[in-house]
Amino acid sequence: MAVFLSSFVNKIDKKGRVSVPAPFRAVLGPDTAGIVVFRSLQVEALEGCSIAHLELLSQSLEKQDLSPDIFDLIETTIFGGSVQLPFDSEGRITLPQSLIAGVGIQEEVAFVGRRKTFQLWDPAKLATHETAARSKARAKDISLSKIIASVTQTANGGKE
Amino acid sequence: MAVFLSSFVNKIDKKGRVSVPAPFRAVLGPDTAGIVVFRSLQVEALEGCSIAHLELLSQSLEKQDLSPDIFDLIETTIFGGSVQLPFDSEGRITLPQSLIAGVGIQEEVAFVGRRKTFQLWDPAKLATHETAARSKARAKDISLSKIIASVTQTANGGKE
DNA sequence: AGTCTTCCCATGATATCCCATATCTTCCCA
DNA sequence: TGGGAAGATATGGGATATCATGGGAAGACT
Repeated sequence: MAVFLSSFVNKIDKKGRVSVPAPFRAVLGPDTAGIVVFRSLQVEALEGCSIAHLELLSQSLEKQDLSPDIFDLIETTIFGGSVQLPFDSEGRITLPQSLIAGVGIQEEVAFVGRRKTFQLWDPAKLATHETAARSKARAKDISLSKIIASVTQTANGGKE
Repeated sequence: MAVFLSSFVNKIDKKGRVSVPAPFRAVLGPDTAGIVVFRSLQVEALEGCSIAHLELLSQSLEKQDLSPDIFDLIETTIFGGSVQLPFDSEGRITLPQSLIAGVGIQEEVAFVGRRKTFQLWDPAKLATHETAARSKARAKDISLSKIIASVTQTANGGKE
């Protein structure tokens, strides 16, 4: 499957519409009606994914051995807090004021690919978050090549 | 299957009518006559679902190996306490005073999607419940990406 | 007869659809 | 190789449809 890659910054017009980056729409598939967006639990941003992916999550949640209160938590936060946003004929969505206000998004949105999902940030907040993440990675001496090496060595089996 | 997503707040008019959000009606299907509403066992809110789903619940209850008193409790609370509410031609329902008084609903109702069912809250009570859930999620370090990762690992058919 | 409920129509706000335009990339042909 | 053309993409604006909401009228039950 294609994954969400790279970052794009698009403007929000007066009507509150913003174009979903064409590469992301391509990942979703040509006959996708829209996306699902909800508030991230960890960071001050929104999470986005396909409806199909959320339904997959929905089905698999039942199989997971989650405690009732966690289950309730997820259902309230994710499913209750999520919004289904259909594309218009130009591939735009309209972000509800309630959602973007909570994460500081105003006239611009940064779409950040995260493989199976993507995030929607206020560009300024994203910048500070990125520099923080970068210095943190340096501090922890995270090396990509080392990770890849260890993966290909041990758990190879997986494709991708 | 389509699931109940997102949240909507609608007003109750003088006659006690409130519109069921159009997206929810769409999930129920175009030829659905109404919904079933009953008091939640866990939270101070009402549960709503399709009549078909209640029948499904009824069937799965019989298969479960529940103790007689629990079974009796559920039958009394859910089936005895539930109300079947038909739509008017505009997709509105009339909530019985007895039901909404018990959960603090007054002039506004928040419809909260929960996949197969949805909940009806007093907006103020919902806000309290949501912030509590969110901070709880952070405290327990629930990561959606982790959940999604485990989901795609176990349940993923292969495509997507 | 009176009150309550159900059906039907009206209305304002919002969202959706459709068309237009500018900028950028890609492709083609010289 | 370079210039031009064609397509794609992001963005903007006007027109239309949908939805939530309100109120009146007809019917039912007491």
